[in-house]
Amino acid sequence: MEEKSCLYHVGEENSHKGCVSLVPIFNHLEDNQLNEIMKVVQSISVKKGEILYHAGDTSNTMHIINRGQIKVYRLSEMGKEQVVRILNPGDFTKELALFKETIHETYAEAMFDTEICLINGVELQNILLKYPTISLEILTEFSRRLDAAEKQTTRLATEKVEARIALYLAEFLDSEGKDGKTINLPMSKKDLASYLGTTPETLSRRLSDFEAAGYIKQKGQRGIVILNLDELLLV
Amino acid sequence: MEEKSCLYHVGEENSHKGCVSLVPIFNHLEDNQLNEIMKVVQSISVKKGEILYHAGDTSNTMHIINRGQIKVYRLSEMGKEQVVRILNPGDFTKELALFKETIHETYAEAMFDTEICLINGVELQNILLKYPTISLEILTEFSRRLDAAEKQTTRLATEKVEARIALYLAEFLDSEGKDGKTINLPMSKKDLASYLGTTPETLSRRLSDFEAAGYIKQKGQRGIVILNLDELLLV
DNA sequence: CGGCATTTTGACCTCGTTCAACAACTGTGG
DNA sequence: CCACAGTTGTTGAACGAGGTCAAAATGCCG
Repeated sequence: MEEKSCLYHVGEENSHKGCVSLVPIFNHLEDNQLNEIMKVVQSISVKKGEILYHAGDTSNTMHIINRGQIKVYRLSEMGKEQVVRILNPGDFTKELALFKETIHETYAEAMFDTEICLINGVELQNILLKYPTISLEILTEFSRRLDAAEKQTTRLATEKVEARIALYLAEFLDSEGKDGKTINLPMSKKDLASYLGTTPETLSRRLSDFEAAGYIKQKGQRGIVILNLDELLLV
Repeated sequence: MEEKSCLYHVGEENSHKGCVSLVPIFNHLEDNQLNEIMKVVQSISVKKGEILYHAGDTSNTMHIINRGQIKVYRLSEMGKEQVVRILNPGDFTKELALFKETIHETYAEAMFDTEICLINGVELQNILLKYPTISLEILTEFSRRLDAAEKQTTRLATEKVEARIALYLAEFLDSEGKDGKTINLPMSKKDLASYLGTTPETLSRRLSDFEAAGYIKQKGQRGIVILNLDELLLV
């Protein structure tokens, strides 16, 4: 076991500026307000594969991704891993346990070398009270996430694996806003299977089926070309 | 089809006072602040079985349950109903689409005659900017809900039906904080099956199994006595 | 190059859905 | 108060989607 202080590299440089100006919840503010916020932001680096926090850890800190990618997952009561979300630059955790410390229910692991900005809960609270519009931004974002989480729940509860995969591909294609039809999966198929509530074996089989049916074409490990989105969504 | 205006009974009485003082997000405020909020709160009644809003409806209104119970559910892309949440007195919807109107992704149906307080999004926004502590309350609540939604997702993805039922019963018992061991289900078994991502048939069978094993005892349609919680959770 | 993780394929088997029939319960009007 | 209809809950039987286990194949990184 390493010392915790060794896990992180605390950057004293001005890399926090990146976070603060980058994040949607802050980037509507005036320069002097941004400066004030930067004063209470701390910046750390985590290397690929390192665990940012464990379930059961206490925390009163909000994490904002500056560069890299974080995988957030839970363990079920039976010990099975379930990928909850992938945090990309600009995303933040909801652990803004504003008043009291809370216990993490999730694990957060860096999928690449990642830079993260931290804001202490108490200081964040002060900022929110001082600049109430930030709260509105965060509320809007939470609202979006809540919808996404509930939608995912509904899919797990009602659609079969085939459909969940198809919907995931369609939605991901859409979110990228790319003109083209090529997807680069943001995680391994193993993790994707977990996110979609199935097994790697089944995911692999269904993708092969889609390919055989001519709906998609797989390129390498993470590349997928969508050939026929309409048919795909009819499953 | 009835006229929409007939669906609701708009109460001009002071029943909003109920909402405002009852709701956790407001009840820490001073009297004069409460009065100010009451001015922008409207109160309606919906009868059992009536639909408060449909998916696809636009809305910029926050609903706060005053009395009664609301069932929030989604329809999957295949048209299957999935119960998302039961709103009890004091609970509120997340449709505080603060700036722009949003489209409901859920349906909300009254399970009993229910009284609801409404706050217009724009007016709510003004209140939040004026009393920033309210935002913190709402953020905390959203944070809780997000955890609950993600936990539910993980269960659907990783636990089998048996375990999901057992965990639901345990958690419900716990949330009631009752000293005793008797549960009164907050919804029909049909709806519970939907919430748990299974069918009424399977739920009925598993409950019978639990009863045969001596873990529970069913009383009437919605009563369940927990006889052996520990064994139940080992499932 | 060699070791390790991910992905794929195959065979099997289980859990849970589906379909169908019936039973119990709730509410409504006569 | 009872008869009837609609809804909800239970039980049985059979099928099938998808999980599990095992093993080979591919790709990745030091």
